[in-house]
Parts: sequence; C-alpha cells; structure tokens
Amino acid sequence: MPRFAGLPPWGGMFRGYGRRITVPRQKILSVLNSTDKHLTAEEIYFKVYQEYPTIGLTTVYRTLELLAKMGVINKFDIGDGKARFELAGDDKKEKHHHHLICNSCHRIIDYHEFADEEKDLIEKTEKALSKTYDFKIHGHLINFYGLCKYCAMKV
Amino acid sequence: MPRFAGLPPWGGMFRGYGRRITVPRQKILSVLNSTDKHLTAEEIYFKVYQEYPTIGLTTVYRTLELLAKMGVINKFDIGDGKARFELAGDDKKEKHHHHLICNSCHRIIDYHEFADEEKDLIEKTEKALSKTYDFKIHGHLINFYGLCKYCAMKV
DNA sequence: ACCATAATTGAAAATGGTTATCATTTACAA
DNA sequence: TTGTAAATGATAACCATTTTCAATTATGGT
Repeated sequence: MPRFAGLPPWGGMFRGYGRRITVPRQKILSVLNSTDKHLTAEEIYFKVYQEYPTIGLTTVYRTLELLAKMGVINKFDIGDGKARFELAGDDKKEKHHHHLICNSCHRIIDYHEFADEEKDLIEKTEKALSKTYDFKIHGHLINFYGLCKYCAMKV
Repeated sequence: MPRFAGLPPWGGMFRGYGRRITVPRQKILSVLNSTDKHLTAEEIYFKVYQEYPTIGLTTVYRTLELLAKMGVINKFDIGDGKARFELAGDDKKEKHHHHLICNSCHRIIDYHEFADEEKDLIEKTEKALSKTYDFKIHGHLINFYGLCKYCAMKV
C-alpha cells in the first residue's frame, strides 16, 4: 500500500541508500521542507506531532541523524546546547545570516550584513577546501562571540 | 573596562569586578595562558589537577563561566557536544584556523587556508557589527559542514 | 593581626539534550 | 501473500553541564 505517490523525490533517494521510505520520515522531511529556519529536534518533533501524534522523539533524532549522514540536511550547533537542522543547499530558506553570540547572557543575534562580500570568499573557500580535503560541503556557520551591549558593562 | 596585558594582572581585574582572586582561578587562568589550543572544561580540569589535585570539576565550570562573562575567554562549540575555551584576543595562540565537520562520522578537520583573505573580511565585519549592534566581539568561529571523503560514498 | 561575613569551593544530586535497548510493528522484495 | 530485515516508539541509559548546600576561604573594616 505504498501511497507515497506524488511526494517529493525523497523516496528514490532513500531506496538508493537501501533504506525504506516511511510515514515518519516523510513527515519529518515535510516539516524541514516547509520551514524558514533551522529547527531543533524538539521543534521538529512538535511540528510533526500536530498531524501525526504517534511520532516518537527517538524517531525524530534517528531520522535526522540518518538524513545528515545522507547529506540531505545540515546539522549545526550555535552554542546553546541544542543541535539545529535544515535542508542542505536549499535557496528557499531563510535569508542568509550568521550569529553574534553573547558569552554572558547567551543571547543570539542574527545579522544579515555582508552577505554579498562574504559569498565570494565562502564560495572560493568551499571550492578549494572541497578539493584539498576531498570533502563534500553542504553548508557553513559563522559565529562571532563576545559581550552584548547589556552585558558589556556588568559582570 | 579593566585591561589585562600579559599574564599576572588578573588579580586586579577580578577585584575590579568585585570578585576574589583565588588559587583555583589562578591555576585555571595559568592553564589557559600556557596552551596552544582551545580546551574543553574536562581537559582544563585534568591539567589543573596535575599540580592542584583538590580542584573540583564544578569549580572549573564555574570559573570558565565567570571568565567568559568577564570577556577574558571565549567559549566555542564546534559541534561535538563539549564547549571549548580559549583566552580572548590572544595572538600567541595556535595558528588561526577553522573547521570542516563531517555530518556522518563527526570527524573534525582543522584547515589553515585563506587566513589572509578571510582576515580582511572578518575585521571589516567585526568593526561594522560591533557598531551596529553595540556588541564587543572577542572571537569568531567558522565551520563548514558536510561529508568527509570516507563518508561521502557510504551511508 | 583579628573578625565578620559574604564569596568561593567541592561533593553529590539534579538537569536536559541525545543515544542505546528491546519488544513490537511495518515496508517491500520474492 | 508472506518472510524478514528495517524501522518504530516507550523506556532507560548516557554524559556534559548546573544546581544544591554545607564547609572553607579571601578580603575589608576594626
């Protein structure tokens, strides 16, 4: 009863890896495909839960791990103790940005400046590193660390 | 803001924040000051333990948190579940580098390429972001995520 | 130097994100 | 349709980091 007709080309990809395409996996991919931001495992769990309440948090973690190994998604860590996930190489995603992270209050500021200037360097770097280290790059993360304006004066 | 040139004047800095300079804190700073790489809390703990066996892991965590809040050290997360620490703005440190992180086997490759090209952009970006967001930047982290050569072909 | 006292410490317990275990269910090739 | 290996989900385990709390210690005022 494979009623996966009409769904994204994920099915073939899974089978190409000798894995099975299942409902939980489809739901998880669907959530990743329809969001603007990089989500935590728990956020993904809750979103899937809305229309598929039998989903288990364990399955979410396992699926994300698998998708990362397959190169379908990126796994980031912005320093707050929770991993974040997003589809790899997806231009529909949130406007490209990076982070300012406060080492005192741990607040995270997204910034969008210098996207263009950065793009050239990043692309050049990616290309060279891919070749040098035989590494397939799917994404990157740039974090600046320091003290925000509220913490710079107090301890 | 207190200034700290070289090693010792940390005592005055602590007092400037209304904190006390203690033996454990001195030992921890000494370890951070005499290493080439960004260490985990546990690594710092073991190094201090060598010559100060009564040190507690809790104290290491607490001191690192305090030092980060004071802007003396940077706290990084390269995605392996353990925070890393290094003195802020220290040029004696390990040759500047960034990371390639494999989303499958989680191996981390340090690369040193493009340090010069990157430097200009980073400095320019830092300066602008500092002003725009009134944020005191102490360091940065650049990670590329993807699949290493050993994982790119297998699942 | 001596107190007073608030800051600091360290052992132990708690926390929270993530992973391993395992019995049950499910996808899918034959 | 069925056999079987893959996948699921509830639960327990894991592990880095925090919290708790009684004991210790640094420092300013006396």
